Amino acid sequence: MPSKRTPKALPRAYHHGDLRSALIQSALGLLRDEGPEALTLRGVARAAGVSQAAPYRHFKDRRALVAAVAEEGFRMLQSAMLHAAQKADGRLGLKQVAIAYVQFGHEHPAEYRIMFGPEVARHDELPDLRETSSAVLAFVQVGLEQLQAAGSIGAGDPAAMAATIWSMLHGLVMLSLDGQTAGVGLTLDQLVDETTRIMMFGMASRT
Amino acid sequence: MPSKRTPKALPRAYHHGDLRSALIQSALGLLRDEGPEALTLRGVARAAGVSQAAPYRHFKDRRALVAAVAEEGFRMLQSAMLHAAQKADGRLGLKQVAIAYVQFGHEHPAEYRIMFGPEVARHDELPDLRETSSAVLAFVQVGLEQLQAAGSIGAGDPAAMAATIWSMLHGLVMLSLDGQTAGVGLTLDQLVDETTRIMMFGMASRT
DNA sequence: ACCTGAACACCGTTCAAGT
DNA sequence: ACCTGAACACCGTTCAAGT
Repeated sequence: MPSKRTPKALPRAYHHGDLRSALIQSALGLLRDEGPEALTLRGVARAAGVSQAAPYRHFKDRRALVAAVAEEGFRMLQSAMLHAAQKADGRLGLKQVAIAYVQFGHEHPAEYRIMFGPEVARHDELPDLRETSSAVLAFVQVGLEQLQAAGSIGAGDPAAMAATIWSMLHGLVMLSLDGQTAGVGLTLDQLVDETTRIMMFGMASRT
Repeated sequence: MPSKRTPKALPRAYHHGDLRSALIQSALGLLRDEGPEALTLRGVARAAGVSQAAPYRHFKDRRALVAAVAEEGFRMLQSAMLHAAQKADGRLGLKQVAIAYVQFGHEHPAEYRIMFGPEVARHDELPDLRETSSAVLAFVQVGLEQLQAAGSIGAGDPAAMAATIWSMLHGLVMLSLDGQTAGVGLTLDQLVDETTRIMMFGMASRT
């Protein structure tokens, strides 16, 4: 008995064992087009053209899919930061990276929220995500050590300084996405500028 | 022009007393005991001992309940900051408030996540929440203006500085809750200390 | 005026069965 | 080996009906 049901957009990866990647791509598309609340296991399966149970061949549960999506986000973020750093040099590096970081959050708001959302917060059981996300901190820290070597900023624990900077950038992205900085009479770029300047002055003064 | 503060709804005696307040209290209890994912409309109704449909007499939808819970959180946060500021004076104020802020996030992690979660992020339609949450920024700004008047920090737009500090504190709470600062060899208190110092130095240097 | 019970559409997850 | 269809328990929301 032949079934005449023809799926509209069956991803070609379907038959080649690439369903895992196809699901992540579908998830990224849903996030971009419909926001964080659209990131459901059934919705992603639907978008990928497979049954609701199919994702369980590739992800232990919904959290595992969300973690994979978050990982992909951290890779994109790191790439954006790296790109910004390569275009700058010396003292300007930190500012350029800061701008790129905040820009990434505003260009991919739903993705960014997933990356730092409660669903993947406890990543004790998600070693891949832990590694990918901690690369952000390491990246900032290396940059700070170069600034220290160049004498642009004072001595001090670079890990602590890196955590400070990351906290600053993360908070700025989240609060501005939430509209909490709307009352301040500055554009986002101006805020990033002001913020980076305060941080640079503060770290320069450390002995 | 008299700004009219419209009271939400006069508490009236229901069968359960004030069911609206009871639901919010139940929600806070669920958050504390079981985390953010336990904040469901049906679960809250169950915890309050009413039917699943009863909350709709008091909240338009789930989002309205979440917003009310977030509002309560911002009131608690502001109270903690105010209390810390009153115990300190002068330059020490900022540090004490910063410690109190971060402490609040770590004592009420699930509540804090709800306050800044995506469900209430777009608060264009939640004027009460908008007002309550923006009070945090105003509080910090007033403190900064006092520091400026005392000459402890340099000139500069206090609103921008306040946004910078709030971003810093918010990012620190979120990243430390997510375990992202675990790699840094410092305790949370030490991180707050380092962070506050950098900010104070940075703002002192502004001319 | 306030609340209940049933209903609907949706979701995460499991499992026997199909290819 | 990989996927499907059905099933279960849960959720948000609506609505007629009860007190």
